[in-house]
Amino acid sequence: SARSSPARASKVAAAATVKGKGRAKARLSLEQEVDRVLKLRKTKLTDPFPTVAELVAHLVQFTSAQPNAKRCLEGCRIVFVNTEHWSSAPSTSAKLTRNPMDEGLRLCLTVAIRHGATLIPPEEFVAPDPSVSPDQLDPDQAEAEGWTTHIVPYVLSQQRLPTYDQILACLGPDEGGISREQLGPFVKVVKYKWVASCVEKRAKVPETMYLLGGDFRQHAPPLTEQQKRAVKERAQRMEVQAKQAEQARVAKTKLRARAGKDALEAEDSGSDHGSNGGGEDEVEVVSPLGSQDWPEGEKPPAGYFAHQTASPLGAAPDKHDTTRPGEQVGGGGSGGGVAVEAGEDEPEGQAVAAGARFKSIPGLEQEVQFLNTYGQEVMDDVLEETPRTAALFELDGMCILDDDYDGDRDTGEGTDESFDDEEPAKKKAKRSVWACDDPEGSVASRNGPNENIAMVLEMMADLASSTTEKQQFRQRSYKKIAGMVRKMREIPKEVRHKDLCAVHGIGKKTASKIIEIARTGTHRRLQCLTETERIARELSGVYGIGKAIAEKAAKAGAKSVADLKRDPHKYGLSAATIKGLEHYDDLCERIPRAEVTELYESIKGLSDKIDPKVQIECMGSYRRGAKSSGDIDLLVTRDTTSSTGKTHAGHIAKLWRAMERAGIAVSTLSEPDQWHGLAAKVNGLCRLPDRADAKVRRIDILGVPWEEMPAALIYFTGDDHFNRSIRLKARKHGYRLNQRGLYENVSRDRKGEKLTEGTLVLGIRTERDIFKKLCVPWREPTLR
DNA sequence: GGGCAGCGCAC
DNA sequence: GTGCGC
DNA sequence: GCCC
Repeated sequence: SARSSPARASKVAAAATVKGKGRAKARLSLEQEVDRVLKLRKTKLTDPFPTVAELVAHLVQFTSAQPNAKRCLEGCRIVFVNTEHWSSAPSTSAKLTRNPMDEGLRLCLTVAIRHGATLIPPEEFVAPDPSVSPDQLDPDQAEAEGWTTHIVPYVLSQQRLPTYDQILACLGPDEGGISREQLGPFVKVVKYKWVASCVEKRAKVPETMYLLGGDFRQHAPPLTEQQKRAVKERAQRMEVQAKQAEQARVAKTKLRARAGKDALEAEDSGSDHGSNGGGEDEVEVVSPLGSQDWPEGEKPPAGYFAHQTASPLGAAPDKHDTTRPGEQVGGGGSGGGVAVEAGEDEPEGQAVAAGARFKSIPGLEQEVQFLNTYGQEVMDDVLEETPRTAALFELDGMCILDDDYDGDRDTGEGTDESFDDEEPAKKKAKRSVWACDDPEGSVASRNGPNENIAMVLEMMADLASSTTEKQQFRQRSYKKIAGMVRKMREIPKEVRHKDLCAVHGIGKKTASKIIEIARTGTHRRLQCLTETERIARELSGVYGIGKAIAEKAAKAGAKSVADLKRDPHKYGLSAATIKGLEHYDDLCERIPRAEVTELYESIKGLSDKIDPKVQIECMGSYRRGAKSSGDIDLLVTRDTTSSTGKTHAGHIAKLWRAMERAGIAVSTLSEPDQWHGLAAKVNGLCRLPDRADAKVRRIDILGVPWEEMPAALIYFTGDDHFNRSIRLKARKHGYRLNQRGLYENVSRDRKGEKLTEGTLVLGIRTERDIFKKLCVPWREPTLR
């Protein structure tokens, strides 16, 4: 029925107009096909963008039983055009100067054609001829004639355009994709609108910022001595600016902590000019803080909301705002900032919306111009010797701020790591931005430019003081954004609200808060913690005490962990919690990797004595290579494919007893229903034996049936964010992933509640198999 | 306005 | 069923 | 909290 539907999705309709309506007849547009498939699956496809490769996999998977499955890519707009064609005089001179078209690109274009993608030759694009099939386009011939490939990515409505790197990655014949170098000047990624407006005007219109060229250096003249000098001067200038900005920031933070806003305003006017030559830039209004920022039934300190209008951010433009502190305390404070934001929104209009994100960073336009003139190499040199300041940007991402974690991790396109692999030369310079090889918090590795912002955000996340579901997700959201911020390039203090909001995952409210943190080094919310919050935070640090119990204990009069220790039974704490309380000090400490190794090996020794064929692995952050861990996760399994078929049943019971005898296991926090089961799990405390100073550590030992190992390895390696993300992807594609396995054909109702368990995907033997099945590029544990 | 992972153990 | 941890 |  979808096939006979007369109307194409609106976006494709435009393409059809361009190409000639005649061809639209029996075609299924990509959008339609996706819609139809998804309707069948009763699920939503909400990935940031389905890459060509991913879509093919996805659609083939879901449509294999349908007729016409091979044509599912019809309507995908891969436009093969020669931009020279649009210039007034036909140009033939450029032919020989172009790079040869990459084998890989040719291959994947061919593949795309085979799957029904539309490759549009220039003649047709300008003057559509319904009788010409797009299949007639010959990539080889196109290359010979010097055409440029413009890829108009297929993007579901309302979703963000993929980054250049993502597109390159998805075009690739395999996971790796084609490197930018290989593509040379041939490929440009454009928004459809750009192509459309070119056609409309019958000429090449100015390219938006979104259009990322390939290698434009070829056509740029070599640098003159004078230009070189300019480059150098520029670098120096940037350095000075960076220093000034840093000084100002430090001074401001100090002042803020010490004195009041009066002193700050004076300081502001004196220091801000250094960061932006124009000085015209509007100062962002820090968003008001609403009642949602406060725990239920509590009131912020007097003057808290008043603070927001007399923001420490200098000449806030909302002086006219008639915010009344009294009114806002109860009401959620919706005045000021947001409204102003909305007012100045995107005056440039839709066509350049993508570019607008860049323009709003001061100095960025000049950067682009600079880049176009001198090329990436010089630009890199400049960046190399210049500390990161405002308005630094890189070609690889569409945003000055990086992409969201989920998208990155799920699709693997344009990930930090894969990019590194392609361009090892840049590795050093970029490493500091996202080096988190110790995600658990060693100081050395958490030295990115935005570390402070991330930390403040995390503190605010911890403030989520209620146990309601809403708050849980609120907290998670903060944490997620903190993680993203940590990976971003430096966020300049003059960053615009808009630009932050443009990042997937950051919304209005957090954007405002980030701005405040970026500019003041902290956030007002943290300057005035309530007593309850302080207590809740301290109490929930105890093992077994979460939000709810902390609240309860606080209500019962507990003011500190020491209070709990004094009379644990008074607060109705569980047995495990009391044990956690006993060892509170030890359990707060992180475990150095060497100690994890030592414990792991001694336990392995015990295990080997019981059954040497039982495998025992150390999971969690240890497997990810962390220098320290919060706890120890040991996974126990046994290869049942051996001749005897013997399992590890009962092994954990024996092992745990042996550990107790050896003085390693100190205490059991929770024990399995069935000690004998294959999935038995012990939750306990342990320590290195025979050592007076050995600290007590958290340890989990869990059994995994051999056939569940692939999923278990993923699950227990984490990190949690990675897990969430890969599970979400599985779910959105009709799978279900948990620690036991990957299931397919899961049917869910409208609310996502699963109706059937689904069936275990067969043929999964390793972690890699699961990654592969879900189209997630492989990552070593240390990179997860 | 719905969704945000899904499970096992203690209570 | 809720709270907590993984 | 954010996204759709």
